[in-house]
Amino acid sequence: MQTPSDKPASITSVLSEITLDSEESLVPQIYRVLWDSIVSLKIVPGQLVSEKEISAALKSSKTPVREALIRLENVGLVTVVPKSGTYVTPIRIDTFIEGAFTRRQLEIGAVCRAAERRGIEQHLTQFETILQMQEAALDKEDYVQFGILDDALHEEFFIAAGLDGVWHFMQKTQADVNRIRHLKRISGIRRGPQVLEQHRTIVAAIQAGDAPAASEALINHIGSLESEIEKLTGHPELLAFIENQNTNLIRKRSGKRSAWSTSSQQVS
Amino acid sequence: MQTPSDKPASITSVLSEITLDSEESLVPQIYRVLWDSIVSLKIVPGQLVSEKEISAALKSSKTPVREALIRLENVGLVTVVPKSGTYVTPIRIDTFIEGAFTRRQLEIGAVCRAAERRGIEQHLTQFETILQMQEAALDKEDYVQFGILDDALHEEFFIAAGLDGVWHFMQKTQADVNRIRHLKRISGIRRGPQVLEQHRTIVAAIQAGDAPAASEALINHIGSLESEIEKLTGHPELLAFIENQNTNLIRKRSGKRSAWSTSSQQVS
DNA sequence: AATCTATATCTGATATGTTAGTTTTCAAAT
DNA sequence: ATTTGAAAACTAACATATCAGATATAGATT
Repeated sequence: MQTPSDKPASITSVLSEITLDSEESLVPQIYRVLWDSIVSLKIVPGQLVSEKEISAALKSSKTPVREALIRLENVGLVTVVPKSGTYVTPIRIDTFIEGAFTRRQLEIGAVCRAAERRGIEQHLTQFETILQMQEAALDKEDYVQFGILDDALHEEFFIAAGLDGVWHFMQKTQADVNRIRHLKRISGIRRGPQVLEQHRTIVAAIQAGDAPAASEALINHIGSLESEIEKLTGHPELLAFIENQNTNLIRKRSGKRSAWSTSSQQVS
Repeated sequence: MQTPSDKPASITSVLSEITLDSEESLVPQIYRVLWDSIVSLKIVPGQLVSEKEISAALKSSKTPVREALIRLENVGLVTVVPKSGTYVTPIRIDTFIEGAFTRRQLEIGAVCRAAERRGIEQHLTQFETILQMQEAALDKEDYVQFGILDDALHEEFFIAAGLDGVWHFMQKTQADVNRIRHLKRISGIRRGPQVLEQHRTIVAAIQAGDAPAASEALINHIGSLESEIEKLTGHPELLAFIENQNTNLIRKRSGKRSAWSTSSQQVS
């Protein structure tokens, strides 16, 4: 197995090839670069991501870097410890479970709603298009493209349900789901043909307007939370990797909690 | 009916009484102040919230204000238009629906999971405590306290299910749900006794370990999305208020989309 | 050698200054 | 009176400087 971080690369080296486009706003660019680096585990859990180092590597000032880090904190990819440092959030099974739960619940609702909705012919043809492209990607063994199309299809479920925004918000809960998915992929854990078949079943149920069938097909596709955990424990090298990352590099955390509760005092 | 914004108050006047604690970090304090002001509609949809004005009113610098605004943008309460201004996001029925959908789907899953879980005696007593406090609040006609306890109970459902993080993330999708809830409250739309009774039904189902009953009771409590819309249209003054806010104060939006897609290019 | 302590050096947090895109304004031209 | 257009007056975006807390480290003390 290829372990992705035999050598935890420095931020500077990871970002050395990157140049920012001064035409576009800097914050989104920096956000994307760091998002990719973290999700693809080029920057590993626990690793320090310092404003100064990043801004130096990207030849920008600290301000846009800082704002990008705030956004990454919002999606759970980094953890800011005041006056100490900003660290890549460790992969936690708890968070993974919560992400998988969120996705399952929301997507069940979405496919049901899509199935019950009328006038979605346009989306049905879109489903078909994506499925065909996915089949082609599978033939070419292009697993990256296959993954992109997977996301596209699932997003289309939400669009067909008229709930586009839910999908986008859901992505913010998928930090650990995405990182573990990446771990699986580089570990050679793939099941493309089954996925494609399951996609077809879901689409067929939506097309038939059969919400219960769509729901069942989706649950079968996503899998139960328990099976997700089994899938992990069935590949101990993944768990070992996660454990290893999470034990080593974490510094002390100050006792105070950041207290980022959304509601605070109730409105009057 | 008391309309909350016969006179759209200036940011400066809304914040005039507020003083920040220099001991605590400024960003969370500013975030909370603005969150409250927006959700309670002291600052109305479409209104400009300028960094400079806020920082002047709160006697801080622009930087922490800006960072608080970034976080408010993340939860959909403000919209940043590059180089133009930051505006309170209009209340949109679409967003309200998506928030209600999200809450329904996630909370169904939570109560089911709580019902199927063993060893939740501690949470059951916590349920009871909250229910009794809620009854007391109802007796005293303290509807604000009643609302706080409502939130506390629902959060406890997620805690009992072992999914605390899901609840916190869900809150970020509830911007318009919260604002419309506030509209209802100040409009005198309350149904405390029914709510309390429905809460009791849900708790009983969880206690009995009856997941389907818990799910059904919750759906009955939260209501279908359709009924939510009916509830609004049944009170045309609310819709009128929303419409009024959303039509007047919006400035032109530049054609370019901010492109805040989370995923960007797929990881390699 | 082990432990404590002062200090140097990290870090993020905040303040302030500068730049550049947008919108309004107001006067000139029709 | 209406349209047009240039400049003025906004805004957020970005850069830089300073501050203060957290951590590590070297040196003194035991």
